[in-house]
Amino acid sequence: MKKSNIKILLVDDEPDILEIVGYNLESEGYNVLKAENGIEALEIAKKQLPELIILDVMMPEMDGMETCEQLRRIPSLSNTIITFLTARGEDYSQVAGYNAGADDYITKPVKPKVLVSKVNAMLRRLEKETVSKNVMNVGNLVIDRDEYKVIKDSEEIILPRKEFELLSLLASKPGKVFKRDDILDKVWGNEVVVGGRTIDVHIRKLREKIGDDSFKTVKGVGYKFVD
Amino acid sequence: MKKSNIKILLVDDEPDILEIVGYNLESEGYNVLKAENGIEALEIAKKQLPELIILDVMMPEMDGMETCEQLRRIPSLSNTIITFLTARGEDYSQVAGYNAGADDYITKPVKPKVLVSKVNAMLRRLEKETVSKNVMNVGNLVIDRDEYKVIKDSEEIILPRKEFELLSLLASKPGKVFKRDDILDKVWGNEVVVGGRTIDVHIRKLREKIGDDSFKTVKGVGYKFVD
DNA sequence: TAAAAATGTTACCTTAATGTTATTAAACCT
DNA sequence: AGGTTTAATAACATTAAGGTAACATTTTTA
Repeated sequence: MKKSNIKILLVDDEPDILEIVGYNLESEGYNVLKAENGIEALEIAKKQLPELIILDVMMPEMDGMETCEQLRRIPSLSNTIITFLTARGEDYSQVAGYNAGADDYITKPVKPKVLVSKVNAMLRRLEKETVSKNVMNVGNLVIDRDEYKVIKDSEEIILPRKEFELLSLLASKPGKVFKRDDILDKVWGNEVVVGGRTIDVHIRKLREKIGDDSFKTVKGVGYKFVD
Repeated sequence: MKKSNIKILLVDDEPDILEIVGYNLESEGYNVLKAENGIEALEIAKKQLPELIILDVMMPEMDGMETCEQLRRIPSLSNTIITFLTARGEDYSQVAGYNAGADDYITKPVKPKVLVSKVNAMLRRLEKETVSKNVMNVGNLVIDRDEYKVIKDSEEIILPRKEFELLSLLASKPGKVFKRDDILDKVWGNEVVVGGRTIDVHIRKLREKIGDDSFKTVKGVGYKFVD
């Protein structure tokens, strides 16, 4: 998974902290969400399903411990990692934090570099799970062969089968020109005979849905996909 | 998993530390293994496949960093959690630790209670993966394979076997499109031949009972479950 | 440059794939 | 055994993917 697809929710009542920590994580490439209190955090977490939540302990309205417990009760967040980040280093507070269901407890002050390393380490395990997926990443497109869908600029596009397979083929080697015969072989199968305009029509539909510039015609030969 | 089945490998060149930390973890119920240097640690780790390894940084023969990197190269240990436990709290050392592939970095001194809490928290995630294999939690559904029942919005739904297995399969990877052939293989078994409308009828029943939106048809391919 | 070849475009139609319902056969209890 | 639930199928309805025809446009080449 690309880091920009990983959402980290930062919860702290001090805007300065949100700013500084947020900046460091964003620099590392993460997608950072922010909340200023527990209530807000719960709302955002429920909707956005972040991969990691970094919680302050002392906050108005609802403190970090309470927030953590509530978060842990949301089933769809069961895979989310929760860590405290706080100046309260007392033993009992740490133990309480872990008991509230947190995965980690980081005490301030902490150098940005160290924090980022730690966050990277926590999310590393997550990566492993998603590596084995059948996903291609070309240009601004994500082609997901498992889910039969295409994501363009974070918009999901559902393509009919032939269109998907055609795109999938062309995008498998961006820049390479696929001959019309090759395309027929691989997408339609070489027994089936289809009319002369069939490929063109499908290319046209892809151009409509994905973008005109992504598909280039090489006259007399075939088509290619370009970033 | 019972705690006594969870193996923790402690690596430190000071017998005192092994003794003290080991005692605390054993009191908590864990199965504690000990090694006095990196070489020994690698040997034990390879044979015993511990769930968690706690490493000192400064050791004779082979230091903690080197040991960590070597451990990370052993595929059968890819799910093992590795953490440093050391007096060296310097930033660069922590960053180096994470870069060596560690999951955590604990600085001494640390109170036994806190350490035990932390270890518990680290192993909690593991627990989930192995213990709850028979209970899936997707979206607003809980699918209990042991009891053959489904809970939707805290309402219990009893499904017939085929329907349950079909749901179970689709929900095992939300979003993934299962091809009709795959479904036949896994739910009906590939020797049995059933009519062409059988899957559809079962999908229909699931749609009635679980909700129309949860099952999406991908024409020409198969079905998928969505949250 | 004109004719031919290749590709683009649009609207429409066909058909394969799936949805739906009722009915029958098989399995499952007490 | 008798009633109930489940599984499969047949028969028909519905839908949208896929294909085609007809014509427009662009590129090639002779």
